[in-house]
Amino acid sequence: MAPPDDKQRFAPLPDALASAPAAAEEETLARWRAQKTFESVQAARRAAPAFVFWEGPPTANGRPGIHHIFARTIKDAICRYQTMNQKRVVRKAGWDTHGLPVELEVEKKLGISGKPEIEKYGVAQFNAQCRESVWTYRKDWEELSERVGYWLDYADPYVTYDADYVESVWWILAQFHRAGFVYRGKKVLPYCGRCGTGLSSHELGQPGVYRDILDPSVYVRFVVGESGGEQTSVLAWTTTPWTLPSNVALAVHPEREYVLARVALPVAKGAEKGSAGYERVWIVAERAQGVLGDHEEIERKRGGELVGLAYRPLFAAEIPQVDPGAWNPGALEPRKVLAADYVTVEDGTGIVHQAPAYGVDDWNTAAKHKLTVLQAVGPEGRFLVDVGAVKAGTFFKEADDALMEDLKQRGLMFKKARENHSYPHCWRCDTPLFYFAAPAWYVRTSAHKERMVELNKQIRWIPPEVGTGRFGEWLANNVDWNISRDRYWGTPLPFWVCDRDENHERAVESVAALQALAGSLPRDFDNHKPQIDEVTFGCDRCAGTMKRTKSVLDCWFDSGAMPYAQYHFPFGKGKERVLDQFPADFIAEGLDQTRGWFYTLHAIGTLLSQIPGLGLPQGPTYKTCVVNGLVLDKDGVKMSKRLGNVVDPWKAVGEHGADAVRWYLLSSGAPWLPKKFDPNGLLETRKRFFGTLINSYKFFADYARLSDGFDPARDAGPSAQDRPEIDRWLISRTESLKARVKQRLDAYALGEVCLALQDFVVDDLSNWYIRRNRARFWKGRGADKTAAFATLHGALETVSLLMAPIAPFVAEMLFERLAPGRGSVHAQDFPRRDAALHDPVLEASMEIVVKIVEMGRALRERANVKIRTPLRAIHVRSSDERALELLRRPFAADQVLGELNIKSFGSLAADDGQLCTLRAKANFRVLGKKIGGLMKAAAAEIDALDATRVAELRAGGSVRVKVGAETIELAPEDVDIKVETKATFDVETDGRFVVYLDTDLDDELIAEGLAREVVNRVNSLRKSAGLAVEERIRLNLDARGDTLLGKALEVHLDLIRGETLAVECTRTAEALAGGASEAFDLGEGRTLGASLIRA
RNA sequence: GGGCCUGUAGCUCAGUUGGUUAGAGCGUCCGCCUGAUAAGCGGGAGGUCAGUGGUUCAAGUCCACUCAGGCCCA
Repeated sequence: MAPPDDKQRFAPLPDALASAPAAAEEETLARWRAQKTFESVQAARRAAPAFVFWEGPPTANGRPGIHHIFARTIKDAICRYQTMNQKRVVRKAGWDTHGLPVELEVEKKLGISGKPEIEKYGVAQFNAQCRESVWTYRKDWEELSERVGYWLDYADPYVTYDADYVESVWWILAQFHRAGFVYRGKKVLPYCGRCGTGLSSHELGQPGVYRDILDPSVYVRFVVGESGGEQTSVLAWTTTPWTLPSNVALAVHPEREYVLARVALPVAKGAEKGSAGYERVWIVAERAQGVLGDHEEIERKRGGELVGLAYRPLFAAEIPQVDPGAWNPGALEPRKVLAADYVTVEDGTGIVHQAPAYGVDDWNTAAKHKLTVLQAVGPEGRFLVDVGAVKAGTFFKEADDALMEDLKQRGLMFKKARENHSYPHCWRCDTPLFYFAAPAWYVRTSAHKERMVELNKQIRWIPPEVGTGRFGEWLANNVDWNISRDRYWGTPLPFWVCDRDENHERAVESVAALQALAGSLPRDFDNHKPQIDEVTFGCDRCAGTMKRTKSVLDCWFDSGAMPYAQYHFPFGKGKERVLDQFPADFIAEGLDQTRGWFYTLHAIGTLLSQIPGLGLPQGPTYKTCVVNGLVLDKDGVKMSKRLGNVVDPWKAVGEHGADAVRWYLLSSGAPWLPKKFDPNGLLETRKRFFGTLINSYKFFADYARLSDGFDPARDAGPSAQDRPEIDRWLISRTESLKARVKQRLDAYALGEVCLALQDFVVDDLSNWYIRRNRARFWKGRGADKTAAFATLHGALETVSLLMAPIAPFVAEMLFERLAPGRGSVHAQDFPRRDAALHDPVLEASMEIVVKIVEMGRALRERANVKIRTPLRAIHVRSSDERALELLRRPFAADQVLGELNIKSFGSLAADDGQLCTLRAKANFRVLGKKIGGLMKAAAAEIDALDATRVAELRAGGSVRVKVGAETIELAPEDVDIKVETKATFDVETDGRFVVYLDTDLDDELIAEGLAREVVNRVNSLRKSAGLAVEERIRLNLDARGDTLLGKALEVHLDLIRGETLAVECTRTAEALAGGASEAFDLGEGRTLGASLIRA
């Protein structure tokens, strides 16, 4: 690896850059590392105004995937841009190190599972393992991030388990506590038996939580009694049979109609229906037919009238009762029907089985009626007692079948089936969740809903609908945040509770405060479990002892606290640093963070801003939030290990290079749309943009390096204004590009930046400028040649600067070669448009030129005359005098004639009525606004206008037209004037110009064409003989007796010699001895004998 | 069941405040070029703009509904 030598001008790009870019990128990386480029770029902006960016800490629970590269590319591109835009962008890395994911990894590693085994293993050692474990993933992230060019300060990251970080989080929680934002409650919440903890609502919001599974769907008889030998029961429906033992009531809708139906009991196959007798069941009227089929309606009652109806419990087992905490339960027996408004009739029976411990609605109903709470299933998701065939210890999901079988044996199962429905699973360990009443600490976010909604309106969401839709709706339906987790590896909640009276609570806001309370802290005090749990102190309100609540903090709170905790706010210098880096100008993460990090940042920020005297600015926590969509596989299917369609980011980067991956991700569609990751698309990006750019540089550098090439130190070249028009055109285009790119970057529209650069490089720079000017680079002279080199050099350098935020590697490789000695491209100031160099007239002229050329090429194609054969004349007619004027400029004419290989303009004039005629068409956009409903009729009238009147309009006059009963006056801007051809020979038109060619060939033209054929053949012979482009030759040519070819060789000898670098050209029948020689078929029976030898 | 997004050529995607004949790249077919050459250029074929209904002089674009897909939530 060697940095390009400053002394060698325009060193070649690394060999395999186009075909295998990874090695070259790694060289650049190594150089950045060795030269501490990132550090020096950052240092250079030390005194600049801040652009505040926050890194969302990756959850250290798995390896980074291709979708992480997506978010990282967005973040990196914006930060690099703002740095070049002369801003100070602090890029502090962060690591989310707490939480269940880490614990689960460690459990796996240790081969243990579940809380009892962790306790047995020892919490201290377990947490030590957790602390260790996060670094294995961190390395993966660091290496991949570095490899894709994501510049972050990995040397000074924030780490959520750091003592200082934890202390800041304590401080925030203590403020919340003091402000009355924190309370303890017992609530039914989604609970993971495997992890032994409840999940917060935004954990439920994680992708993959709700999944379709096949669950039982059972209709159960709750027996009320017998009359006349027929049993009467109430039919209830559930998909969770495991909750049935915990049933304490049945709920009906008070207003709905219920029927008592008489139905035949099931009979053995072949037996007559009803032969086994009948039963009576209560069911909501709407569902009777669907559930029961044929039945006889005996009675009809409103739900309210059923209230109080007693029924027998399904199981005889003694189920443990639990204290709901919030109410004193009444007696359990008898179980009765009660009324609840939430009962629906869309499915089921309109009668809902109530198990308050396992359902939010059930819990609320139970609270209202002060019901007993039964809990057959404990916090680990296992049965606490034997229930029929189900033994204590059975996992709840596995009890369903046995319970159903038991009910069936006892005749209580009316009907059973299975149905697919979506069911929540633990977001980390995949265990099916169940709803469970558990004690928890809450933050009263719902009390600040209005403020959160208000502040959200000030955030620039990209795309906006995330802010108004997904995020906005979420805020509007905000529920209190359960911040406690009954786990081990997390920020310990800094809440101490008195052992005599649990109403005595104390929040501790710092280690120092804790020390003051406790008298002293152990040496090497660690503010994690289990040590923290040993710290107790006397209650200041009674004689009790204050002990810490066992819970740790929801790790999402950790990450949401990063704006403050990353600088140890408000301790030490934390306050100052936070005020410098708050609020964020810009954050960006995946759509999956909507209810994750985006929410926790917003919630914590909003709540803190509600507490007076903290000195934090009002307003939203972040100003711009760019959201990227999922990355899917090439068929639009979500990537998953199970399907084996996961794109390995290392593989993609290794194969295509980080720049191509970055470019592809940003340029294929809007960032927020789901992205189909297609390797073919990557290949296309490489070929089209990077390939063309690399080729363009190669062309430039190859010729510039020649001894008589281009040396900026030696050849300053004419100033931009004094260069030929074609150069000024490219310069003008470059200036336009600068403006466009900057404007799009300021709007965070990275995809449009890519498109603008791609169009410029491929169309303007390569396919037009370089192709049209090739000859100036190898045989130009003096100022003209220098101008060409300087122009191309300038354009390439500008491109390297403009692309730097998105493709940092190739930009660096180009820039260090184009501008040696100026340091990294990323340390440069972003280019700004120089309005003086922008020449819209020139750009308009070239647009016309390109149009005419396109038409000319089409005509040549149809006339079947090769470009090598010159033609006498091209004719252009137009009614657009201004356009003709532009086309008459020598520069434009040169471009057209040169590109098409035509001798001259035969005519370049207003149409004379012979060739074409004028037609007017309504300008719908303009005229429609004026006349509205008359539009259709007017358009027909305008179509019918004769050429004379159209000519009046073209001359700027106005014309009156009768449309139905009305007369309207047409102004020139109300119509588009087009030419329509009426020629009898081949012409081409785009409605503005009419073009035709003089395709007559005479010997003179044919000979010139032949001379070009000769040049072409000789040069291919040169090449196959292995000659370098600048090597001179001696040449012998033989027309093999063809008169016209002989004449061509004679007349165009100088041309041939010049184009083939022949110092001498003989014309004999003998090939040069020892040279390369070949006979070429030139068509039409002509053969060229050619031989050449190094001069 | 609710919210948000998406549906345009074989594929990937553009498509301005509604405005005439809907574009690009790739792929495919045909041709050209050859001192950028393991590149380049041109041309052709390919579309009932998911569907239906509506608003309007005018709808790919606005509205409603339907269908399909995705994400999020119940």
